[in-house]
Parts: sequence; structure tokens; C-alpha cells
Amino acid sequence: MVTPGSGGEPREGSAVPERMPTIRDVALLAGVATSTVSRALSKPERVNRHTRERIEAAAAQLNYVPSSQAQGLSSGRTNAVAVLVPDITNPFYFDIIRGTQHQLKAAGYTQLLVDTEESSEMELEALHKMRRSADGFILAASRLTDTQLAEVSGIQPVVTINRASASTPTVVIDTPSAVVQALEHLASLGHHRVCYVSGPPTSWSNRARWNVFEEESSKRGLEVHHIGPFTPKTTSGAAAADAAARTGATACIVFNDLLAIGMLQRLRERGIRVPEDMSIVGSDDIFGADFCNPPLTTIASPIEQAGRVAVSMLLSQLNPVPGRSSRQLAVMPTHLTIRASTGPAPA
Amino acid sequence: MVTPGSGGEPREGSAVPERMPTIRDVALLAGVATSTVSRALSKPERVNRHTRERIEAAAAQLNYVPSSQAQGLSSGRTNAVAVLVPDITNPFYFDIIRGTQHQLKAAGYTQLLVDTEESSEMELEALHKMRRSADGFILAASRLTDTQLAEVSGIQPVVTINRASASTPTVVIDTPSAVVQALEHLASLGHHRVCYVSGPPTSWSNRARWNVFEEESSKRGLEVHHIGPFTPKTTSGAAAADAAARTGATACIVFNDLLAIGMLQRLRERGIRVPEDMSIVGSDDIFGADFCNPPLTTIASPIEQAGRVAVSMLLSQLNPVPGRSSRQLAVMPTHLTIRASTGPAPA
DNA sequence: ACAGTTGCGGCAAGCGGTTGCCAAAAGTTG
DNA sequence: CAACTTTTGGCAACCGCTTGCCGCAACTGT
Repeated sequence: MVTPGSGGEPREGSAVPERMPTIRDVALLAGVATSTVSRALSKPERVNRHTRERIEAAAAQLNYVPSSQAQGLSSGRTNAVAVLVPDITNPFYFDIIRGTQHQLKAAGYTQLLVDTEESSEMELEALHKMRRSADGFILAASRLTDTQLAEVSGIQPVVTINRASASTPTVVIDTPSAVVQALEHLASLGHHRVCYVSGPPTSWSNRARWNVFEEESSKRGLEVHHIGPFTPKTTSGAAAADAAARTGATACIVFNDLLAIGMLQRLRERGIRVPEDMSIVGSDDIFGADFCNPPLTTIASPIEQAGRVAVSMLLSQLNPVPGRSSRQLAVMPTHLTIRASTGPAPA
Repeated sequence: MVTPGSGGEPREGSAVPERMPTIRDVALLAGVATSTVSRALSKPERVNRHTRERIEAAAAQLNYVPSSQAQGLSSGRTNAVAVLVPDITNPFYFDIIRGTQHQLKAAGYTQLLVDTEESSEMELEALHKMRRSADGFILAASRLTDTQLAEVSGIQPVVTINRASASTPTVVIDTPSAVVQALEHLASLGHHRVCYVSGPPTSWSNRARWNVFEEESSKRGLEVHHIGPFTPKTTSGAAAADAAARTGATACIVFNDLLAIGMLQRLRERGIRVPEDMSIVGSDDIFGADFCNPPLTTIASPIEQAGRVAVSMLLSQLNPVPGRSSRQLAVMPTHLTIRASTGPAPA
């Protein structure tokens, strides 16, 4: 229709559906059975070296790539791992994604990335729909209840990140202990009225941080305030900043950097100086925390590493070593990174 | 071994390998043949409504989810699209990933995310290894040569982003035209000596920007400088800043925001004021460009939308509508977002 | 030289769907 | 009411690969 040329030459820019070589083609070329090819490629020791080399040559010549689909069908494993994050938008998760991606690739797995949009329903749905296409799941900051989580992890291999639970292997980032550091830091700067700026109520780590905050603050005799919840986005920072200013607190520990950065912007607009009038501590040390204005004092977390560890834990669950039982909990250390958003309490 | 309890109750936290329901189970329960189930689920009109409802009920009851593997095996499509980006670390690609992810999910596709680490070899390798597991590819800022690209896109459906090529459908972000705007902006502020801070030499968009920059600068009688190439990361900003300062230029247009933000930091360290002593224009308007110090004037691009459009183009290539031939080129508009990093030329 | 191992490769039965083809059932028409 | 068309559902052959089982041949020890 387009070009009535002789013999249907491939149109430029469109895929030629030329049949891909199969294991059969390789077997034929190498003069062996398909089973031998399969073994030569996956369990090299199961096949004579000479035969194997012939097969490898044939495979190379044909440019053969096994179909992971077919492989999966018969072997029952997909060699893929799904990573579910509440919000792809959030730089925090990007570091996680980067970590998982890296480690998964190294182990020969494919990463299936899913954005659950902070919704436990979507999370469950993905978990359900993908159970056939992934060997395991990594849930970053899962919004699931304990019950749901237990149920899910009874059905398929799961590792959670920043969501402790008895039923599931977990890697948690130890922000609570750094909250203590942050509080000490603020106290030593002379702050007496401190405020916790809360993130999503469904977030386990938010609850964990608040608990420590409250406990430690009162232990130190500080006047404690609590505002929120706020959506953990820079855009919610304005509301958070206003609310924080109203409490009369001179220092805030904020659920995460995103929110903290948003607050910084708003405070600046309102002429509230940071740190002279108010100190701000964020959490996560995401991309941007070092170059915002002022640079943010924050609870630095090895986020990417957390992603990596999560993958390791999942993989050791998928391919268990008979002797050693796989680790159920990894705690990633954190520390306070002090930059310019914290300073002495106003006189 | 762990608990010698009676009858191997599932160990907490480990997956129970309970067999998943297959299409056969559904067929049995509904009292029809598997073929009918298959059809009821994929081509509803091909089956009597009453039968279909019975099948749907059975499927729901069994909690049946078709195995995408098996589906793919027989149908030849995987319902997955691979997205290759040069560097997951780079916020620019976050936005692309977000866009593709969104659109792919809406179309019922799975996204396979791959980091090619700025290497054309890894890109080719991924393209090759995954050709069985993905129906198509989206190459963001591909590092491939025209020849390689042509070859690849002759074999499989590909859409590129920010990498124009005759052989492949492409969505380009029209930064060049915004470079003109930026240049005008700078000229109107009285700048006469301008510098282009170059990104990776393998980047098509870098070349495109430089070409326009050079042409338009000289057309306007500006003294043009060129420094680089630099790796597009904030850490390269220091070197870039130093080099830029040495040229004597009063304004820089920088390959991307990452690099620009890095320069901002370095300039500040060196006591070179932005914009009083030097104006900086970035490109992309990534996360962070609005809250760095000073906020960055930049060429804003609808990055996420570019990702979405790329997916649309790919999908229309995968499922062609007989009548209409699919679009080969989409140009995304850009505009200059003026913030605080540009100002009048120093006297 | 003989029975017992061991190494290596082939056979064939799936894995869980899809789909071309066919036949029975149902609906149409003159 | 017979002949014809249209629905509708079943049969069975794959899709490409893995794997349990088997048998042959070469090797071992006595």
C-alpha cells in the first residue's frame, strides 16, 4: 500500500518479525538434542566439555538468547523481582530503586518497578497480579497492615524496607536512634520547645520516629509539639511551616527531607530565618538536601544500601543455602549530618 | 528440623509453595474447556454471555491470575516494555521513568527498568538480552550510533527520547529553541561573553544544544566560549565552575541542571556571586532546581510528558491501527524559567 | 575377562496458556 | 420444513524450554 515494491522490503523503522532462533536451532546446528543444549547452557558440568564448546559455538553463531518466558514456564521461576514503592516521585525511593536495581542486575534478576501511589489497595493488587510474574517482592515503606503483610508473606517471598513486622524479613533504617542524636544536638543548642512534623499516618517509620521523639523529648524536659500529618512532598511544606510557626517551637524535626525543604522555602517567604529564628532537621538526606537553602541538617541514611541489603535478603530467601537460615532483620545505621539549617535557639 | 511439629506447618515468614490455580482449574470448575476460558477472558465477545459469566465467577472464586509467562509463550507477546536510561541516579531520568511507568501501567504493560551506565555496550547488551522478554524498548538519551540504532530498530520496536534519528520514532525535547530564548535573556541583561558548559560528548542533545548556542551567539555578536565535556553530575560542577570562571565569560548556559547546581555550589565557595558576578542557566528544570541557592534559571522541559508520549508512540507501533501510520517524531515544547541565577551583566 | 560404576546424551512429558480448525447448536430464510 | 448461515464451544497442536528417567559406552577394580 505504501510502496508496492517487489517483495515487501522491511519498512524503515519498523521491526522485522524474523523468527528468533530457538534452542532447537542450536541443537540442530550442534548436532545434539535440545536437552543437551539446555544443560550445556545452565549446568555446564553436566555435559562433556567438548560437546559444550560445540554447543556454545552454535549458540553464539545463531545469536541465541533463551526465552525467559519459556524458561520460566517450565522451571517455575521468573528471575524477576518486583519492587513496590509508594511514590516514584519521591527521591527517597529513587535511592532505594537504585540500590535494588544494582543488586538485582548483579544477580541476574530483572527488576519490575511498581508505583503503588501510597495506597494499600494498589499494593495488594500488585502483589496479587504479579505473583506469577515475580519470584519475590520488595516492599518499600509498605502501607499494609500487619495482618495483610503476614498473609502476603505467607504466600510469597517478601522483604520489606522500613516496615518492621514479625512475619516478614525486614531492613529498617535506624532513624529513631538518630532522632535521639538530633534531639541532643538541638538541646545542646539551647532549644527547649521542639516540634515533630509528622508524615503519613500509615507510615510505620513515621510512627517510629514520633515515638522516639516524644519519649526522648520529655525525658529531656523539652516542651514537645506535634503537627501534621502532612503529605511528604515539598508542596506540603508551606502548611507545615505555618503550623510549626504557630506552635512557638524553636526547632522542628521533620518526617522527611522533602517536607523539610518545602518548609524551608515557606519560612523564607514569611521572613522567618533559618536557623536564626527556627532550626529545622530533616530526615533521609535525599538528593537536594545538601544544596537547598540553607543546606539541611538531616538524619542521613544509607538508603541505597538498604535497597541492596533488601535484595540480598530476598535472594537468600529464594535460593536458600541449606545450612544457614536467612536473616530476618537488618538494621541500617544512620547518623546526623549537620549542615546550616540548625543553630542556637533564639534568645 | 527447626520445629519437628506434626505435619510441617508453614514456617512463619516463608512462602508456602501452594500450587497456583491454572486455567484448567477454572475450566473444570466452570464445566467448560480451557480454550473457552481463555477466550472468555481475552475476547469476551467470542463467548456466550452466560458462559462467560460462569467462567468469570469460577475465576474469581479460585482467585485465578493467568500466567503472563505462559501467555507470552504462546501468544508471542510479553506485555512488558524495557526502559533504558543512562543513569538512574540522574533526576532527569526519574521524571522520564515516572512518565513511562505511569503510561505503561495504564496500558497494562509492565516496565522493565535498566540502567545502562552511560555505556553503549551495556545498552546494546540489554537490547540483545531482553529482546525476548520485552515487546519494545524505550531508549532515553541513547548512546548508540546512528548505525547501531538503525540496526536495532530494524529488529525490534524502539522509541528514543532525546536522540533523533531517521531510523527510529523519537520524542525530542526542544531545548535548542529554548537555548535561543536563554541567549536572548542573557543578551538583554547585557551579557557579551557567554560560555557553553558541555555535557557528555556522546549525548545527542548536548551536541544539539551546543550547535544552536554557537550559531545563535555569534549571530548576536556575542563572544562565545566552550568548556567541557563534563560528566553531568553535581560533583563535576566544581571543575566546570573553575573552568568557566577562567574563560572570563559573565554568563553560562549549562548542559543540565545537575551540572549547573554543582557549579552554583563551587562558585559560592569561591566567592563568585551568582548572579552578580556570573549568571547561570541550567537545563531540564529537574527536582531541586527551584530550591537550590540561588534558585536556578533553567530551560524547563516537560520531561515526564516526554516519557508518556514515548510510551504512546511505542504502543501504537506495537498495536498498529490499520488506517493510521504511527507518528515518527514528537517535539516537546520547552520554555525558559527565569529564577534567581541570572541577572544583569557585571559592569 | 567380568560385573559394577560413572559420565554423558537422548527421549518425552510436561509447564500454562493460545488459537486454527471443526462440529454441534441455534437462528434465518424462502 | 429443508437448506443455509451464524454462534458457540471443544479438540489438539503448538509456543520454547526444563528435567526425570533411561540407556549406552567407557572406565574401574579384582
